[in-house]
This record gives sequence, C-alpha cells and structure tokens, in this order.
Amino acid sequence: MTETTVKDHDEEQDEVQLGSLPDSIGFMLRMAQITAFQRLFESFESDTLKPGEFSTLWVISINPGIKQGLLAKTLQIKPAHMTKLLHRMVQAGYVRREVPADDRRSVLLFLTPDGRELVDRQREIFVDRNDGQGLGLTKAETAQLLRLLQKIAFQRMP
Amino acid sequence: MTETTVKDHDEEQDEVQLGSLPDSIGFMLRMAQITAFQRLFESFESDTLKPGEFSTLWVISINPGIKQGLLAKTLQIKPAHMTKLLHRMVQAGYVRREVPADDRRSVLLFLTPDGRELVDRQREIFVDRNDGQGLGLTKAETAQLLRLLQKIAFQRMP
DNA sequence: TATTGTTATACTCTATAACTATA
DNA sequence: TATAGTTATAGAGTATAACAATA
Repeated sequence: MTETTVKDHDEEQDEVQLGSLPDSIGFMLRMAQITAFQRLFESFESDTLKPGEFSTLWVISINPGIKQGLLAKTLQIKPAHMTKLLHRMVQAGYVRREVPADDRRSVLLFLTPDGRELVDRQREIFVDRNDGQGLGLTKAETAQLLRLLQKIAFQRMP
Repeated sequence: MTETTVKDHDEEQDEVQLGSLPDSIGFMLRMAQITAFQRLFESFESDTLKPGEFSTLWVISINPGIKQGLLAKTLQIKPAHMTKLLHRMVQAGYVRREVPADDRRSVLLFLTPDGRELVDRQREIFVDRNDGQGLGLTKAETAQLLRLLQKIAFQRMP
C-alpha cells in the first residue's frame, strides 16, 4: 500500500498520485515492458525486425523444422497472427516453409541463409542489450528479475 | 546462459529449445505479461473495461482535474490514443471533460458518479487479484518483483 | 513561435469465427 | 470427427505527421 508519486520529467512540478497501482503486478509488468522496450530496442535493427519477429526467427534457428502451431504456442502468438507474421518473413526472404509428406496439413519452418545470417548478426546485440545494465539493474537484480519472470511465464499451474 | 526447454502442455512430448532467450529481460517481460494478463484479467469485468481503461479511470479518480496530456505521459499512452480511449470513456458515461478558463487549449478530467462507482467496485477485485498468489508467487517474491519492476519503470536514467 | 489536443493514416497485434484440406 | 493452418473482420494499441486553437 505504498502511496507512490510520479514527478514530471520536465520542469513542471505537477505530481501525479498513483495510489496502490504500483503494487499491482499486472500494471507494473505493462509499465516496465514499455520502458524496457523503449530503452532496449530503440536502435535494434528497428527498420528490419520487430522484437516479436526476431524471437520468431530465433526460435526457428534453434529448432529448425519446428511446426508452425508449436512455434505459435511457445511464443504465445495467436495462430492467425503467426500466419501473417511468417508471410512477411517469407516475403523478406528469411524463412522457408515446407509441407511434410507424413502430415500434409502441417507446415515445417526453416531459416534461409539470409535469415540465419540476420539472426547471427543480431544475436550479440540482443544478448548484450538484455543484461540489465541498460535498465539500471545490477547483475544480481537482473538474475533475480529473470527468475521471477520465468516462474510466472513457464510455471505449470495447478 | 541457461539452455531452457519448454515442454508442451498437452500429451505431445515435443520439446522446444529457447536457447538464451529466457535470459533476455525484454523477451521475458513480454512472456510474463501475456501469462499474467491471461490469469489476472480473464474475469475482470472484461465486458466493461480493458486493463488500460481501468488504470486510466483509476488515476483520474485519485487525481481529479488532471490534465489529459499529463495523464497520457504518466501512463505512457500516446496522446493520439488517449484521445480515442477517453472518447470511449466519455461515451460510456464514466468521464467528464472540462476546459479551464485559464488555459483553453487544455482539458481537465473528472470521473462522473457512474465512473466513481465503477472504480470503487473494481478496486478490491483489482488489488486482490494482483497480490501474486494468482501467479504462483510467494509474498516475498511478489514484493521483490514489484520493487524491480518499479525500478525499471520509474527510475530516472542518467 | 511553442504548446495542447485532435484528426488521419498505416501498421502491429489480439480475438473470434468461418473456412480448407487433410487426418 | 478432429486437427493444422488460412482467411476475414473488428478492435486495441503504436507511430507519425499534419492540423486547429490557444498561449
């Protein structure tokens, strides 16, 4: 029940009361994500790839031949949206789709040489940017935060 | 550099490798937010209010007469979008707008009696849902997570 | 001239449902 | 019948720029 106040960044001294909103995990996840994305991805090949697109290419690069539906479920992207996102990636020449003979309903995904080169080129930048320093966190705080986020995202719920 | 594997929730035993993606704060913030929103807001008056709309009403309720631009900056909502969001809230009868005499460019915001009643009714549910238990976190973990998210979102950067 | 908010456009992503082609 | 993916539609949110009214 901390009463939190946000001071204006400029010269105004307006103070906005947030009440117990900063004690809400849902609200704070949203606020932190907006701040983090601004800081981490502002110069992250933004002309080429969106964060969602990069993680898609990344997962395909580690799991060549992954089925489209499993990829969507893993990244919590809706199947309908995954179709459109992948069409962009195929169009851009980063992804190749393949229909296997044993189940002709499904689609297997692979990176093209261009796609592999792009992921390799971005990999270092992506990992470096995400060590928490750019967000003002210490190494220990970063590790702590990652553990808690992983628990929320990957935990089996009863 | 933990190599993390996500097992399928169903009976399939496909395993998707994520490599060092779960060590990325940006990626994990996004994954945790999706999971948290699904669990916390699935029955949160979802027919009436979106999370973004609720936090807007909440901040107006604590700061009656707040200027629209300051509200948008506080919640990190783009001004163009704030205009549309507020039009919905005015249309729904929750918000009243007022142009002050001393600066007729600006707009001051107030809740209507209906809006105040709605926020009051949702307040308990919102706070209860956000204590971390619904996400499988202990009290201590919740406090720790909130502190780190607040540091990211509210910290002055050099 | 600068600021506050609005309108307009385009695009990303979500949510849903209807549809196809396979199994 | 059920499953994998596609198409279509509607809405939320972002990004950007041009604009009107006011300071």
